[in-house]
This record gives sequence, C-alpha cells and structure tokens, in this order.
Amino acid sequence: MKLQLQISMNEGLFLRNPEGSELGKSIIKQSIKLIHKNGFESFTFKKLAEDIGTTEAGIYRYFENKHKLLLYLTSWYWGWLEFQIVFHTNNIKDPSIKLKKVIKLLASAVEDDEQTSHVDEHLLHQIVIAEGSKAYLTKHVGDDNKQQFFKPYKDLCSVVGGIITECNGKYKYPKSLATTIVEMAHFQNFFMKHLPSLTDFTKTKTEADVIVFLNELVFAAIKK
Amino acid sequence: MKLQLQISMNEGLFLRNPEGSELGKSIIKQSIKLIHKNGFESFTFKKLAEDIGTTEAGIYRYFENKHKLLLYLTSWYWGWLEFQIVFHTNNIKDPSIKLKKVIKLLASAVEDDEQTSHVDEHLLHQIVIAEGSKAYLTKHVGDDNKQQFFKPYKDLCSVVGGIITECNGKYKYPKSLATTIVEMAHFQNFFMKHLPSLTDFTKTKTEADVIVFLNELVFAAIKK
DNA sequence: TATTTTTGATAGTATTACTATTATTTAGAA
DNA sequence: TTCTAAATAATAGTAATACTATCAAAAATA
Repeated sequence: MKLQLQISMNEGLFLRNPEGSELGKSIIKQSIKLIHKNGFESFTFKKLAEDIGTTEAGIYRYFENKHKLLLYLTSWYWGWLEFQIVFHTNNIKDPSIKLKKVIKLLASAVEDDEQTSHVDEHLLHQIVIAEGSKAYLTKHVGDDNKQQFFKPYKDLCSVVGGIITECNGKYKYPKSLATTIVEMAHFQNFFMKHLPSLTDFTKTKTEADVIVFLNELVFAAIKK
Repeated sequence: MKLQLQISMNEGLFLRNPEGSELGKSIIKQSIKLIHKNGFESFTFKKLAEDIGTTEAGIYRYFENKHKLLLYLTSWYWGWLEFQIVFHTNNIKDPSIKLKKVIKLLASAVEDDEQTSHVDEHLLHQIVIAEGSKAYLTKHVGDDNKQQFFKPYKDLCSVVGGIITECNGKYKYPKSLATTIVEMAHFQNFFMKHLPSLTDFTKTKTEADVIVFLNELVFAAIKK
C-alpha cells in the first residue's frame, strides 16, 4: 500500500492549486530545486519557466508572485513537519521524551519522503533554513498574517509549546521557548555551515551537537 | 565637550567612505529612514536619490548595491552595540550582572545617540530587527564572510560568549548561547510586535518581558 | 590660479516583475 | 465520437529595477 500524504494549504497562497495538475506539481518540484540552487533573491519565474519548459505567464497562472510561492513552500514544510512530529511522538507518554524527539526532528537533516512524490523534503528543509525567515520578515507581515499565511508555522510552534507545558505546567514562557527552539534549530545549523565561528560546533560540524545544545538549553529552562 | 564616536568600518563595504562627505552622511541618514519606512525589499537607490536630492549614479559612487549598504548599516550597528556593551559593563566585576546588563542592552529599544549625529540608532535598531538576518541569509554569505563583512557581528557575539564563559567556565556552548541571545533578543521583539501568538508576551507587549525570558533561559542554561 | 576631486545631469541597457491576448492542446461530458 | 470547456503555449508589451557610462559644473585644495 502506498499512502499519499496531502497537506491542506491556505487557498489565498495560490491562484490555481498546483497540486491539481502536472504543470502545477512541476512548478513546486522545480522551484524547490531552483531556490535551493541559486537562492531566493536570484530566483525568478522566468528562469523557473525555462527550467520546466513552460512560459512565465504559465507560472503566474498558479502564483501571484514569488513571495506567495515562498509562503506556499514554507507553509507546506511546516505542515509536513507538524505531521511528522505528531506521527513520531504518537504513543509516547513521557512528555520529556516527546520533547527530545521534537528537538531531534527539528534540528536533523530531513530525508526525502516517498509519500510526497513532487516535494523533495531534504531540499525544502535546506530552503526553510536559509530563506524561511524571509517569509515573515517583510513590511506586509501584518496583511499576510491577517490572511492566515503563517498558521502552519504557528500551529507547529503551538504543538511544541504544548509539549513544553506538558513537561512543566508552571513554566511561564512555553510559546517563546518553542519559537526559540524552532528558530535556533535552523539558525545554529546555518551558522555551523556558513559562519562556524558563531557556534561551538566547529570540530564536528554535525547536527548531533546542535541537538545536544538545544536539549540542554530547553531542559535547563523548564526544570522544576 | 562633545565627543564624536567613530566606528571603524570594513573598507570593502563601500566604494567611497560615506563618513567623508556631506552627501555620504545623508546617504546613511536617509537610507536608514527609508528602509525603516518601506522595508529593504522596496528600497531602491533611485528612491533614496530622490529623497536626498541627488541622482541614482550619485549613490552608486558610494555603494556598489543595496546589499552592501545593508551590510554597512548592520555592521555599523553591531560595532556601535559592542561599544555600548563594553562601555556599560566597564567596571562591573560580577560577570552575572554584566551578562544581565548585556541582555538588557540587546533586547531594549535603543534611544537615539547624540554622539553620532547622522545615524538614528533607534531606527537602525528596528531595521536590524526586521532586516538584519537578510545580511547573511544569502547565497554569497561565504564570499561576504571571506571579506570579513560579518566581523562586527562575530565580535559582538564573541564578547557576549566571553562573558558567558566568565560566568561559568565549564559551560560547553558559550558561542551558540551567545548567538541565541542576540538573535532571540531581536526575534522575540519582532514576533511580539507582528506575530504575537508566537510569544508569551501578548498582554503587556513590552521588552521587559523579553528580557526576563532571556535572563531565565540563559542563567538556567549556565547554572553550575 | 590651476588642478584635482566631487557632484549633477543625462542617457542608456539588461533584467525583473508583471499583464494581456490569442491560438492550440487536452480532458471531460454529452 | 464529438462538442465544449478548461488548461496551456506563444507572443507581445509595459513599468520598474539595477545597474554603467559620459561629460559638464561646482567645490575644495594646492
């Protein structure tokens, strides 16, 4: 049996649902490759169109602009990650073990998931590390927020915050700690790779170190 | 006596030193206002030139492109902040008190500093919160790093890391904790303002809460 | 006063970020 | 199978962006 994982997306993010056609799926697939390769700044719909073998206007029928596409990709990622977390922490009773699992999932390189054929989760994870914050670091963050574009991100943080509260109901900053974990899982990975002197992981340069750092940080903070 | 604080800048950031002329200083002054007002994405040299009353080509004589200008502004900010930290923690013996002072300086809204007439530190602080990470979240982060463009940021983190080590010489992750403090001081402020449900500061929405959160986080982590 | 440096004015190019139109292909319903 | 509607391809065009180049005027300096 082959299961297809479907992530429900905010309809405001696209003009036409890319999941609904072959062209749409190849827009997603190739945009991930292209953004990963050249970065979001130099990514254009024209280059994407050439890559796919369609026209610029063809892409615009699906996405209003490249920022919406970035929001789509990051939303997809956060939705997917929330599912991974819920799935992998299912049946775990002990909230501390759950939280450790979550940190591991957040800070580990992701393997490509066969359940979602047109999305390369490994590349997408790298994109979210390097470009993810650009989704909300804009002047229109307020408008985008009103349209619920950050809901998947918020939902994920909320899940993590919930587990923190399960660990220690008296801890006063579960949400802020959750966002700290999520952001730092990415930032420490980015720094380790590109500006290693900002981290303490210069020798090994492995995600495992980031995980230990985050674990110690979090469990010290919520210790009863 | 009026002291003028001069921050030494990496020469690779500009083509002509903006500190050296009136036009240069107004480029700095107005770019801060304009980026603060409309955000970095919609900021162009043309608009800046119109604001100042010079031409696009006039700006290009000082800065190669707007990314270099952003690097210039953020570098200036980190240099200035490092000075503030060294200055305000001078003579403090107890490293814990020092660290608290640092967290406060990092997470507090900055007042405009009269010592630097052409730079509005308050606006610049807001810019660094909202746009600062775009300075290194690029595909050319490696090249920029080779040219030492992130030295001021690294130096600041290094100072903070040093104080952490003073507090507890056995703590294994002083650098990563330092970058966590620096980044989160900004991110929590950003989230508080724009995506408040990601934080626990929804009622008061004040920096004071961020400071308490960071203090608790940091001192729990480095507790002996 | 001569000369170097800095600025202003103008022009021009390639690329980006779109919009619009029409023809062609494809897929589904009758 | 044929008709119809939807999706795509092909082409064209525009305004703005991100620059570069040139030359004259002004200002500073020697």
